[in-house]
Amino acid sequence: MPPPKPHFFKKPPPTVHHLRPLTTTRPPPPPPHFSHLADKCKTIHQLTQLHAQMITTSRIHDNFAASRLLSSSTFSGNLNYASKLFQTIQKPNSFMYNTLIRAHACSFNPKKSLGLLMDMLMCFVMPGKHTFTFVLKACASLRVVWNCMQVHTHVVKFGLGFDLHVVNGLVRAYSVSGCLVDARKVFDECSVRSLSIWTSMICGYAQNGDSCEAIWLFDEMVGGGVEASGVTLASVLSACANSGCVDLGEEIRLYMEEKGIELNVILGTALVHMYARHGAIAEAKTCFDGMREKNVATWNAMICGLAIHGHAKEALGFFENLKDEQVKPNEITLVGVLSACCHAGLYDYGYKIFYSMRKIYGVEPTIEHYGCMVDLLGRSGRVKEAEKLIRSMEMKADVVIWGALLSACTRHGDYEIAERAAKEILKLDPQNHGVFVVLSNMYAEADRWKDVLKLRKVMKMGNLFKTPGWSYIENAT
DNA sequence: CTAGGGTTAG
Repeated sequence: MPPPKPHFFKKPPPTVHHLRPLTTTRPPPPPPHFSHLADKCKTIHQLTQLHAQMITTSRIHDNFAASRLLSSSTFSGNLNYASKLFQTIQKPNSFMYNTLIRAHACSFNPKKSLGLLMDMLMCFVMPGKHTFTFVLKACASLRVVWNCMQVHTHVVKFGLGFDLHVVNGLVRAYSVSGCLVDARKVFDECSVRSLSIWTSMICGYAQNGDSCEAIWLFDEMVGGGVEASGVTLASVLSACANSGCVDLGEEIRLYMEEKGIELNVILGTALVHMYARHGAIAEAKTCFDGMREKNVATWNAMICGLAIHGHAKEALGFFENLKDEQVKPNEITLVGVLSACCHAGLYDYGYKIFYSMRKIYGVEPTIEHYGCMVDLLGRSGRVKEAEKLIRSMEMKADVVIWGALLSACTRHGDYEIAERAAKEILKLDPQNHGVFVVLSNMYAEADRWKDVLKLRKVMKMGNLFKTPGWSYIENAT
C-alpha cells in the first residue's frame, strides 16, 4: 500500500463560476456584440455578469467590446473596478487609455490621469486630441502650473496645438492655475476661436480678480461678431459685480431678454449678486423672487449683499427663510450672517451661530469666521476675549484679524492690547504704516502726547520718514 | 467602429 501523499500534492478543487443567466426564462442568444449590452449595464452587478460572460466566451480579447465595458464601468462610478479591468487588458488602445484618463480627471485623484499619460507614452500608444482634452481637465483640477506646462509641451510635440478642444483645455488649465499670462499667450496664438475658448479666457480673468480685462475681452468678442451664450454672460456679470459696472450688467440683462436666453440659477445668481453688492436691493429682490430655482449661492448673494449694506435684520430674515426652504447653509452663508451680526451689534445671535457652526451646520470655522467673531467681540467691548480667541485659533492669524482687534482696542481705549496687536501686525507686515496712524490717533485722542512722541522715535528707528503715517503724526503734534 | 469644451455666492 503506497503511503498517503502529503496534502499539498492534492489537486486544488476546480473553481466554479456561478453565473446567473441575464434572463430567468432562457439564456439569451449570443449577442451580436457585447458592446451593445455594455451600454445597457447600469449597476456594478450587471457589469460583473457581463464581464464574466466575456471572459468565458473570450470576447474580452476583442478591444472594441472591452472598451465598451470599460467605459460603462467608469460611468457606473466604480473607478476601482474600471482600473482593475484595465489592468487585465494586454494591449490597451488609446481609446481605453482616454476613457480611464477622463474618469480619473473627474475623480478625487486627478493626478492618476497624468500617470496614465506617462504610461501611454512609455508603451508607445499614440495620444490624441481626446487624450489631451481629458488630461488638461485633470490639470485644471490640480491647479499646478508645472503640470500644465509639461502637458503643453506634449501637445505641441504631437501637433495638437490647433484643436479647439485642446486649446480650450490649455486656456482653462493655465488660468485656473493662476497663470493668466500663459493662458493669454495660448489664446492669442489661436487664430480660430470657439465660443468656449472666449468664455474660458473671460472666465479666467473674472475669477482671478481682473474684472476690467474680462470686460474688455468680452467687448472685443462681441465686436468681432461672436454671439455670447448664457455661460459667457455669467462670467461677465460676475466681472460687472466685482468692478461696479452695473450699467453693463443692466445691458446684459436686456440682451438676455431680447435673445430669449433662459435665466437659470447661475445667471440669476450672478444678477442678484451684482445688484445686491452695489446696494440696488430692490432690483436684487425682484430678481431673486423671479427665480424658479435657487441654490445656496443665490441665497448667499442676497444675504451677503444685505449684510454689507447695513440691512442686517433683513439679512438674518433671509437666513431664517433659507433654513425653512431646506437649503443647507455653507461656510459662505455663515460669513454673511456673522458679518450682519457685526454691523448690527447682535452679539448674542452671532455668538450662538459661531459656537454651533460645527455641530448644527457642519461647517469648520475658517479665518474669515474668526475675523467676524473678533470684530463682534471687539465692538461689544470684549477685547480681552477677542485676543484670547485669536490666540486659540488653530490657524495662523493674519493682518486682517489683528487689524480688527486693533481698531476695537482704539475705540475702547485698551492701550496694552492695542500695542500687542500692532506688534503682531508689524511682525507679519513690517511695511504696514497704517498701524502707526491708528496708534498715534489713539494716543492723541487721550491727550497722551508723550506716547505720540515715543511713536515718532520708533518710526525714526524703523527709517519710516516721508510716509503718510509720518505726516499724519506731525499734524497731530 | 466608440468619446470631448465654457458658467454663479465670500
